[in-house]
Amino acid sequence: MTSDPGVPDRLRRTAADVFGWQQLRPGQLTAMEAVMAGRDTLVVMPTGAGKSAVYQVAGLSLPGPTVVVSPLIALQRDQIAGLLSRHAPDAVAVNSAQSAGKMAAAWDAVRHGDAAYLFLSPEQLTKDEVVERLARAGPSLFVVDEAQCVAAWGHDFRPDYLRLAQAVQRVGRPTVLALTATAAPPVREEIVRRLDMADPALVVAGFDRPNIALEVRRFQDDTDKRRAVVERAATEPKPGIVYAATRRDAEEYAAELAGLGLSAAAYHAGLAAGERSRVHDAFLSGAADVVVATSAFGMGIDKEDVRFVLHASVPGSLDAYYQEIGRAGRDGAPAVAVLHYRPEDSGLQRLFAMRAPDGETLGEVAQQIHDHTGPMALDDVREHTNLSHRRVTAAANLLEQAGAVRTDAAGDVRAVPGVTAEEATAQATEAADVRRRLERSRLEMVLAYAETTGCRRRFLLGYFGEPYEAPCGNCDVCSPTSADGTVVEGAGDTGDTPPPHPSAASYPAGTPVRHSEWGDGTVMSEEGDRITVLFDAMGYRTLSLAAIADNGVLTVRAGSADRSADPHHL
DNA sequence: CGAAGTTCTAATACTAGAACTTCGGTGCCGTATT
Repeated sequence: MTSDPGVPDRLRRTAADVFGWQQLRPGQLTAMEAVMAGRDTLVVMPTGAGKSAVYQVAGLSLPGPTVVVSPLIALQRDQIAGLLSRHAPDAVAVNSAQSAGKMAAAWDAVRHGDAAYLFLSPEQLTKDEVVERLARAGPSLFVVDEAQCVAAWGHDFRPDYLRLAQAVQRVGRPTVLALTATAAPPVREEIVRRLDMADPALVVAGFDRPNIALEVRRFQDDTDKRRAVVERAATEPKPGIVYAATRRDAEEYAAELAGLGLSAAAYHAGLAAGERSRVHDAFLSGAADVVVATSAFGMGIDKEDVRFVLHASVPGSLDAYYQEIGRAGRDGAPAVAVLHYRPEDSGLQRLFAMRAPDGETLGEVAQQIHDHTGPMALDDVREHTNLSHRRVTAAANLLEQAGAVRTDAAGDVRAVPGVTAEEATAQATEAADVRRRLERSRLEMVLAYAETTGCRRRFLLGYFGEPYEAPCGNCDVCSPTSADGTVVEGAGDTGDTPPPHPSAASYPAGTPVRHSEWGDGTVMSEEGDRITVLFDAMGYRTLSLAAIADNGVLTVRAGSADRSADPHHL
């Protein structure tokens, strides 16, 4: 890798001439330079900080088209519309919403070198024809936009996200650029590992959003909680988003708010496409004050002035939570994020966390791949087992992760010699169990956030690997407010909770540790007299420093530092 | 895991409660039908 001193100038010139950007932010330029030098790069930057600019500008200075993997067709559309409004060369999309004619034109443009950018979903990359056409076009840059999807969806919902690394190989191993707004250190690590990124450059902007007031309200009674959510949505300055756990709840809250005379609408995946885009547009234009939504609402919502994000129920992880509340206050003006917490509500998320391929499915897929001597397309596995594409792919991914199956250069799978189908099944089942434990522990972290007696911001930022000195002065713990919204004088210093953080200096975040029972892990954060460790096989666990000191169950591992090493903080 | 809906049962004459069942979130894609 040579570093051409002219590169930054060239990038700046392209940014100015083609896109009209007179300035590039330091993080943008750092990431572009890394990409230009052929280095895989992971960029973690808030929405609105110009992540897309990284590939838009760098992609123009590299030979071949830039491939952009994007999770939603609507996002692909938005990105292309954004590019067309500049002087950028052509951008095309390949997806099921395109007519045959448009698809043919898109591929023609790629073949003739007229398309600088090509947008598609991970599912498209499972098709040989698509991969072959791309390989012939010789892309230099492979972008994974909304890269948190790799970790969040790859395991079950959209398993083709875990097969992107193979696709990268098959199209000629271009430089990989992963972009996301929200990713805790373990998620970053998983993105890097799953995309098979080599010695990646890491560009991480700060996570803190100081203008968002953080608040948690705890309830025992469901009726009380519902009343509180409605009241809050009705009284807070608009516009705002209410996140509900189910479609039904979304509809009910929306109806109730509309009944109070508010301009409120429900949004979830069960609505007709037309209704969804109508609600989406109404929210962006300001015609709708409140959208009550399931987790379907969010990606692609680029709105500056959202004043509140209420959660009517607990989300499944703090990653999801931070992503959702991050839609508030992008203009920098005060905004609030209120989690309405009722312990029973976590049952639904607990159920979702338990979803992983079962032993029977794994056995069936393992057997099928085993009985077939030689490579086999996943489509054939699907036909022989009568399982869905999704389940077959998820099972194959687990088998591969367990080292029992391998994918070859043609994208086909085959059994690893010397591993029986029974062993393969057992290993993959164990991998699925590890997965379930991790998902479950991520939910436990949400509950720990809801129940913490320390500064909320400190807790959240700690989860995202960013040390923070409490108090923040803008959460319900640091500056409690009474029901009518006035600050309760002195309430922050009273009560029986000790000062938030005595030293946990022997276990700073990033310390590799070993537990006598739970195996290897890494310290994620410390809070007061406790530390949180992410164990490779067990997920997140919070340990009391006093207990560790007493019985010596936790030791610091030597060597391999580490994940906190030198992220490029901006 | 928990809530809501359904069916059953007991003790009374219309209903209360127990016991059982069902359902719940994210989006690609391609194929069959108007």
